[in-house]
Amino acid sequence: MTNLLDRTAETAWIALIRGQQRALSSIEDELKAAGFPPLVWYDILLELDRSPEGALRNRDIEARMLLARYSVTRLLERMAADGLVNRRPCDDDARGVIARITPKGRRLRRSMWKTYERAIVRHFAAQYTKKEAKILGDLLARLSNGGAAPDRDWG
Amino acid sequence: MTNLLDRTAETAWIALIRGQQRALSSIEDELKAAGFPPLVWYDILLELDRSPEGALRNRDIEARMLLARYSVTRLLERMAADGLVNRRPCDDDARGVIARITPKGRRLRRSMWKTYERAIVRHFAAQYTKKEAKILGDLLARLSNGGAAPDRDWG
DNA sequence: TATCTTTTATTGCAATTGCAACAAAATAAC
DNA sequence: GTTATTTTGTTGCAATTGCAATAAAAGATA
Repeated sequence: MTNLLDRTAETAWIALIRGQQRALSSIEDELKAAGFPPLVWYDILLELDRSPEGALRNRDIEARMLLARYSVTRLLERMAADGLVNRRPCDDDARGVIARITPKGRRLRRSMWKTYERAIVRHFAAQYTKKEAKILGDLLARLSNGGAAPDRDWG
Repeated sequence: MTNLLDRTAETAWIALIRGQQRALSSIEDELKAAGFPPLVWYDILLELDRSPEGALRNRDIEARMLLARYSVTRLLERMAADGLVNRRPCDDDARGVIARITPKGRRLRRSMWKTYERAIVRHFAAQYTKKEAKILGDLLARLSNGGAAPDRDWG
């Protein structure tokens, strides 16, 4: 059997799972302790904040954040109830729903970032030099690009 | 304000979150598609399988896997209902509960590993050379050791 | 010893998530 | 143009998770 997992890679995989879980849950704890909503709300607000008009279709949020469809529906539902986003039907596609960030939503995002940033430093960035962070980021970026298949030489 | 997050580290953080999420959810999907229970069951079975007598106290599972206490209670409850573990009171501490893996549990773990291993290769290991995997693993291991505080020189 | 605190585990209830079914509109196929 | 397929979004219901309260035993303190 080819393509077996070698020990080095297995160790790296475990380090990835454990390390990420530890860092992320510490960070989420800090946000919660500061009275903020969960990180996924921040991520959605960020995507919206960065987009032209501060608006995106549900399906785009779904695609960018790898969320289940119903999660997007319900997350935006709750965020709308909190006045962080508005939702309106899409002009050129009657199936579509467009979520737009509100001023309150933008304020919350900025406010969360202060805590989030400190927490990232504390639980992640402080472990690395700039050079190391560059290496780490480059290696990890491969997991998001292409996904399942490794880069292949189709020559 | 000192200790601000620089761009390199921020990029690395995002790569960590995205990359891990992508790889892990692909892997979980493969396990589910093969009809297996979620990965956390595997992790518990592995911890038990490796332990002497194939048994651990709830609190040890909790500590090793960074799970909430009630999660451990309920996970083991369901796993026991499936005949994968037994539970019995702890001899020298009447508060304690000891979970022990059953033969069926050991078989399931081995069986899951076949799928899990292939999936790790596909969605993670295939992206890296052995050298790269070593570097990546070493860098990520820092997140699990020590946790919040960076290694400091108290001289 | 009696009392206070910490550790360990469980449980009721509310919130969230996941599954599967559904519906409406857009797109493709014929 | 009509029919089939795909895309997009929602929803009821079941399963899971999280919070907060509870309880019992162990350990610490006086």
